[in-house]
Amino acid sequence: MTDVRPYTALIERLKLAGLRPTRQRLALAKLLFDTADDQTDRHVTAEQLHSEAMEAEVRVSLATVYNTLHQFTDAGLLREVVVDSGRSYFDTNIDDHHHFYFEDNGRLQDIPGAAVRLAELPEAPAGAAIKRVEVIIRVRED
Amino acid sequence: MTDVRPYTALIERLKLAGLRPTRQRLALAKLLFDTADDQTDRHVTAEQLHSEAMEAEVRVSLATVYNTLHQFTDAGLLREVVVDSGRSYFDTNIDDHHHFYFEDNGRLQDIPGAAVRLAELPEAPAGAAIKRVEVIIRVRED
DNA sequence: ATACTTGCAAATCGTTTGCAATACC
DNA sequence: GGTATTGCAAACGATTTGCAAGTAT
Repeated sequence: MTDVRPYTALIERLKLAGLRPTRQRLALAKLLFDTADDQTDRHVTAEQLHSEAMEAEVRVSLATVYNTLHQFTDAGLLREVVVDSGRSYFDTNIDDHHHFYFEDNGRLQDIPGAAVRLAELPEAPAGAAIKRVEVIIRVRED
Repeated sequence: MTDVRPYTALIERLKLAGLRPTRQRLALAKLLFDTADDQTDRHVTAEQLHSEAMEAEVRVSLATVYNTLHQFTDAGLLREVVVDSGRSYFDTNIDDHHHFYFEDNGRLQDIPGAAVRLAELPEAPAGAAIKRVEVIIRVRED
C-alpha cells in the first residue's frame, strides 16, 4: 500500500499556497494532512509535530517546524487555536467550527460546526470588523 | 475627596477571600477594583499592572504581581482570559460575559452578557463536565 | 545563478521558582 | 512567635531571530 509517488497531491497543495515544496515542508504536510489514519482533525503543538517528525525519521529542526506551522497558517492550510497561554495549537480543520478544551490534560477536540449555534451576535465595535468568532467550551474530566 | 481610611472595604474583601490584606495586595486590589474612574471592567496583564503600581509609587515586585493575580483568580475575584498565546489577561468583570479581542493592538473589550446568545450547545463529551463557555470575537481595526 | 529555506545556537519574552528576609495576626 | 508573604535573581518553557550553509527553480 506504500505509494510510489506519494507526494504529488501535497506538492500541488504547497505550490498553490505559494510555498516551495521542500523536503521538510512536504514531510510535515504529510504528517499533518495525510489522513491515512482515520481522523480529519488534528490539534498539534510545534513540539508534538517535531516529535512525530523525529519518530518518522524525518530530520527537521524545531525552528523549521515553527516556521512551517506559521507559513501553513498564513496560507490558510491551518488554523491557530489559542486556549492556553504559553502554548499554541494548530488545527488541521479549517472549516467553521469550535472546540472543547480539556483543561486537565490540554487536549483539544472539535465540536462539529452545527452543534453550536449563536442566536444573537453583537455588531462589531465601531471601526472594526469581525474576523472570527470562536467558541471554546472548557471542560473538566470527572 | 481623599478617603482617610480608604481601604476598609477592600480589606474586608480580601479577608473574605482568605487572603491576608498585605500592603501589596491592598494596593493591587485598589488599582484593580477601585472604580473611582468610570469603567467597571479592566483587562490587565501582569506587566501592565506592575507598571501602574510603579506609577502609583507602590513598591511591588513583578513576581508578587503574578502571585497576587493568580491568588485573586483562585479566590474568584478575577477571571483569567486567554486570547493570545504568551500573554495572560485578567478581567475584573467576573460575571458571565464574553469578549471582543482586537488583534492589532491586543486590546480586550467586554461584550455585555446579553449581546451573545447561544441557541444550541453540544453536551459535554462523555466523562467530562462543562466548566465554562467562552466566546471570543476577534476583530480587526479597519 | 539566484532567491528561498534550513539549522543551529543564542536571544527573547512572559512566567515561575527557591529561598532568605520581612510583615501580619 | 509562628506562619504567610515578599523580593530578588536565577531558572524556565515556548517561541523567535541572525546568520552561514544548503537547496529548489
